[in-house]
Amino acid sequence: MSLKEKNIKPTESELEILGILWEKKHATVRAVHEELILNKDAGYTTTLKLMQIMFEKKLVTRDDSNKTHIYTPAVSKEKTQKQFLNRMITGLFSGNPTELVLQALGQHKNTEAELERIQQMIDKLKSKK
Amino acid sequence: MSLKEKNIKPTESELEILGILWEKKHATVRAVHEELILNKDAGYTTTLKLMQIMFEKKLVTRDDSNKTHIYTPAVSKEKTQKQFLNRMITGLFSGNPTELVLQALGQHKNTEAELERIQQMIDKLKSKK
DNA sequence: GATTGCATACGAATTTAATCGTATGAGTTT
DNA sequence: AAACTCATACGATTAAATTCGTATGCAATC
Repeated sequence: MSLKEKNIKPTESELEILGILWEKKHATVRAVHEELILNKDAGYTTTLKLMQIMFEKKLVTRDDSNKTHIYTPAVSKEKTQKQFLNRMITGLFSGNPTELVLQALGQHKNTEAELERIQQMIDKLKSKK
Repeated sequence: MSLKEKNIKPTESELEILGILWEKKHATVRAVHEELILNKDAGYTTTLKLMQIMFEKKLVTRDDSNKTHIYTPAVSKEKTQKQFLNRMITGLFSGNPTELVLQALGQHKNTEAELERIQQMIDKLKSKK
């Protein structure tokens, strides 16, 4: 792995679109747009333009062999989550991931099952010591 | 509390400045600037302008009774952390805080002591059920 | 084959963030 | 009191993100 990956940072709007693409695996501009306008106002060409820019930035790929292009995410949800988490830990939690975890745990109601999953993760981490 | 607080979202640059102010409690533009340029390039008037804008946005207050103004954060670190956490959970983790916690736990090395703190938090949450 | 509908491409306008130069003034030093 | 130093104010520029109008083309329908 000789070349450093450029650190692509999706904007807020791009994230919304990526979210839809992650969920659907792939989709047309029209499909993404229909989904988008459930939550906000936007013109169709705005969505189109955004997705074209995302293509240029290589945030998505597309199949343009047909008139109606099909877009597919080119960055994984997990990788993007990590990227933003790290940014947040660095910028807002003094570089300390534990602080972020405690804050997140403290302010949300988790179900018993969720707590159990977290517990298991802790156990796993502890056993590695 | 009849008026809804406007949801102020500090930009990346503003966050850097807030970080310094949170640490120092209050500071002059000069002091903030000196700290800032340890990590990045910036002209003094750029920092000044940013802090003036932050004042207009009410992200900070200032004492301008002397020639050299003293700036103080007007938003708390905790509240800001929460705000960004929630934004991230909503936008990137399908609204599920547990996913965020698991991701954060999974990708960082925590010390034993840190794991213990998290464990205690879990226990506390569990006991509430 | 003309009309209509839907898709992409493209350029331009708008908005917001960030950067910085220059003007100005107050207090110190010489 | 002239020169220096350091501070704020402010306007202009640049850059990036967002928005959208209009042009163009293809393909199905009339």
